[in-house]
Amino acid sequence: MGEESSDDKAPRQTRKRANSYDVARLAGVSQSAVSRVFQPGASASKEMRSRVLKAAKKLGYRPNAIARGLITQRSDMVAVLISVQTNLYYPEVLVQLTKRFSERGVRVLLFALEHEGDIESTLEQVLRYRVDGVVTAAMLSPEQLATIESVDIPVVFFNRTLADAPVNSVRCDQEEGERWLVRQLHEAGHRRFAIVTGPDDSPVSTERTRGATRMLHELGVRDFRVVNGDYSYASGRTCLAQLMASAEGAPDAVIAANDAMAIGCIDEARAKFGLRVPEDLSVVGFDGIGPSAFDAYALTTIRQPVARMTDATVSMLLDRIENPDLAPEKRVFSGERRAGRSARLST
Amino acid sequence: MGEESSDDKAPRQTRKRANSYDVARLAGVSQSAVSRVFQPGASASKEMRSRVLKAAKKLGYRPNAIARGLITQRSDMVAVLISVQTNLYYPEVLVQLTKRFSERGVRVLLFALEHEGDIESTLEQVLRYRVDGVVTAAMLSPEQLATIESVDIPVVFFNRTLADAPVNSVRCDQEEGERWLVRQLHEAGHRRFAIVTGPDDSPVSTERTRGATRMLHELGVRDFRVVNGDYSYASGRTCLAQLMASAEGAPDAVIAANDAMAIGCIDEARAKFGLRVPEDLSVVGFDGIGPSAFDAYALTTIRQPVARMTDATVSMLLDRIENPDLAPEKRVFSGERRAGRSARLST
DNA sequence: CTCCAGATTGCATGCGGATGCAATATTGCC
DNA sequence: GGCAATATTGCATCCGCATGCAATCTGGAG
Repeated sequence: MGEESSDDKAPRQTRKRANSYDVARLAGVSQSAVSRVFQPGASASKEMRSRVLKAAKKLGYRPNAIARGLITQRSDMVAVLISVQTNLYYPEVLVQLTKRFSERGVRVLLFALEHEGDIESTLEQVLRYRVDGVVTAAMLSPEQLATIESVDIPVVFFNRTLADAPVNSVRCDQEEGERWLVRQLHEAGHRRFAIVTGPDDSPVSTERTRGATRMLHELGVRDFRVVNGDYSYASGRTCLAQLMASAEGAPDAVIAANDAMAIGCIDEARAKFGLRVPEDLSVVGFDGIGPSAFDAYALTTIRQPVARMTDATVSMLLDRIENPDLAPEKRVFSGERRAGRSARLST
Repeated sequence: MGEESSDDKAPRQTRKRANSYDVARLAGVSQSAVSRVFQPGASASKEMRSRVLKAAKKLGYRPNAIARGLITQRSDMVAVLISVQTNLYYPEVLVQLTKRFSERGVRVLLFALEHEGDIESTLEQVLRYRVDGVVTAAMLSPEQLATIESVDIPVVFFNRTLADAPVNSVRCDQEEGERWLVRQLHEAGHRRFAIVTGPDDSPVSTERTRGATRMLHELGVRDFRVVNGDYSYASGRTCLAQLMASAEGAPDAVIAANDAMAIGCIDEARAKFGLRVPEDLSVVGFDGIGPSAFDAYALTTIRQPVARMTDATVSMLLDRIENPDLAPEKRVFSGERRAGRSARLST
C-alpha cells in the first residue's frame, strides 16, 4: 500500500524516512552491519563501513535514537527541572548545563514547573520518557524523590538538598556567604540591620536568611528586622519602603536574599528617601547576577560559582548513571566574595 | 529468571521496570487491554480499566514513551535551539516556551549552540531523536533548514527568519520599533545621533540598526555615527567611550541595539564623562529586559511581547505538526513602546 | 600449502506498545 | 425472548535497532 500514490499531486520528497534495512539493502549488506557501522566500538571492515556510509548518505539515513534507546535501555536524555519563580540568574545555569551535557553526548529534556502541583504530573512525564537521570533546581518532597529513585534513576539537586537524606546535591554555600557579608558590615560599624528575605518556600532563601541571622546573633546583634520579599526587584523596593516607614527608624544596613531585591532596595532608598548608598545605607545582595555589576549599583555580593557548579552537577549525574552504586554525595562550593560600592566595608 | 534472586544481598527494589505485559498478567487481561487503558480515546470497560489501573499502580507501571513513540511515529518532543550569545532576555522566552508546550502535552528537548560550527552536529542529534518539530532561536542556513524539512519536520524561527524563503517565523518588528524611537528622539530636538550595534552576525541587530538608519535618513539626518558592540553591558560602556573620544564630539542621542548596551552607555556617560541622562544625553534601548525598568535607568525602549510571541510560536508549530500541509506563515508583532526617563521625548 | 586465532558478517530475536481485524460480550428494541 | 447494533477484548504484527551466537573470512605462522 502506498506504492500507487504516484498519482498524487506533488511528488513529495522521501515520504518515509530510511531505516537501517533500507540502507542495508542498498549497500548489499545485512541490517546488523549497518547498525554496527553506526556504533562506536563495533567491528566492521573498512570496505563495509564505506559502502554503508555511502548508502546511508544517499538515503539521508540517521539512526533512530528512540529505537536505539528502547533496546539499549538508555535514552541518553536527562531531565532538568526548573521552577519558574527562579532568579534572574538561573537562565545562565540552564544554558551551561545543556552545553556540558551535550559535550558528553547527553540530551536535555527541559521541564518548567510553575506551581508545586505541577510536580506530580511533570514527574510522571519524566518517568515515562525513561530519562537516564534527573537534575532538579526545584524542590522535591521525599516521596517524590523516592518515586524517582525507586526505578533507579539518579537525581542531583541543584542548589538545594533534602535535609538528613542521602541525596546527591551541588550547591553554593549560602550560609558561609551571608556570614561573610554580615561580618564585614558589622566590622565596618553597622548596627541597625535589616534582612529582606525571599519567598518562604525557597530553600535558598531560607539558608541565606539563616546564615545572616546566626551571624548577627554571634556578633551580639539581637535587634534587627526581617521583612519578606519574593526575590523580585519590585519586592525589594516595597520592602525598603516598609522598613523606612516603621517606627523603629531607618536601618543602616540591608541584607537582601538576592541581588534583584538588593537593587530594588537601593533604588527605593535613593529615589524615595533621598538616601545615599553606601554613605547613609549599605546594601548587600547575593548571586552576582549581571546587573549587580552595573555601575549604578556595584553591589557587594556573593557570586555563585556557576561554572564549577554546573560542571560538578553534570559529572556527578553522569558518574551515577554509569555506576548506580556510587554513594550519594553533597558538594558545596564557596561563593566568590565581591566587595562592591553598595556597602561601607572596613577594608 | 530473577525469581531466584532472593538470595541476593539487599532486597533491591523492583530491579526491572514493569511493562505492559507484566501489568496484563497481574490484571488477567491482554497486553492490548493495558495499552488501551492508557490511551485517551480507546475502548475499555469500566471494569477492566479499574483492574488494569490497580495492577499498574501495584507494579509502579508507567507507559514507556520511548516505545510508544517508536510505534506511533510521534515522539511528542520538539527541539528548541538557542544560541548562547543571546540576550539576557532569552531565558524568559525559554521558560515560557517550555511551559506552553508542556500544557499541550509536548516535551522540550533543549539544545544550546555556542559556535556556529555546533549547528551541524546539533542538527544531527535533533534528527536522530525524531522530534516532531523544531523552534530555533539561532540562525540556520538554507541548507540546514532544508535538511530538517526534507524529513517533514516543521520548523519555526523565533525572532529571525530566512529572507525570501517560505518559512514559518514569529518575531518582533524590530524596524518599526526603532523607527518609533528615532522619530521620538528627532521630534524632541536631538540631532547628533549615534547608533550602537550588536554583533554582526545577529540578524536582530541588523534589523534594528537598519530600522534606525532608515528612519534617520528619512528624517534628513545624514550625519550620524555607528559603533559596533556585542550586546553586552561592557561593550555598551566601551562604545560610549569611543563616541566621546572621537573628534566629532559628543552625540546627544544614542540608539543602542539592546537594553544591556543602553545601560552600559548610560553608566559610562555618567561615571566617566559626568553627563546627565537625559539632560545632556538621551539613550534608548530595545527588549525591555528587567533591568531596563530599574529606577537608575528607566530606559526608553521597546518591550518585546514575549508572551504573545511564545504563544504564537507554540501554536504555529503544533498546528503544523498536526497538519503538515499548512502554508508557511510569518507572524510579526509590534513591540510595546515604553517611554522611560533615559531620553528626552517631545510628548 | 595447511591450520588456527582473530576479525567480519549475518541470523534471529527482543525492547515495550499500538492497532487493524476478528471473536465475543452487551445492550437495546420490537 | 430473539436478533441486530454496538461495545469490548484478544491476537498477531510491526516500529527500528542492538546484540549473542554461529558461520565465514582473513592473515600469519610453521
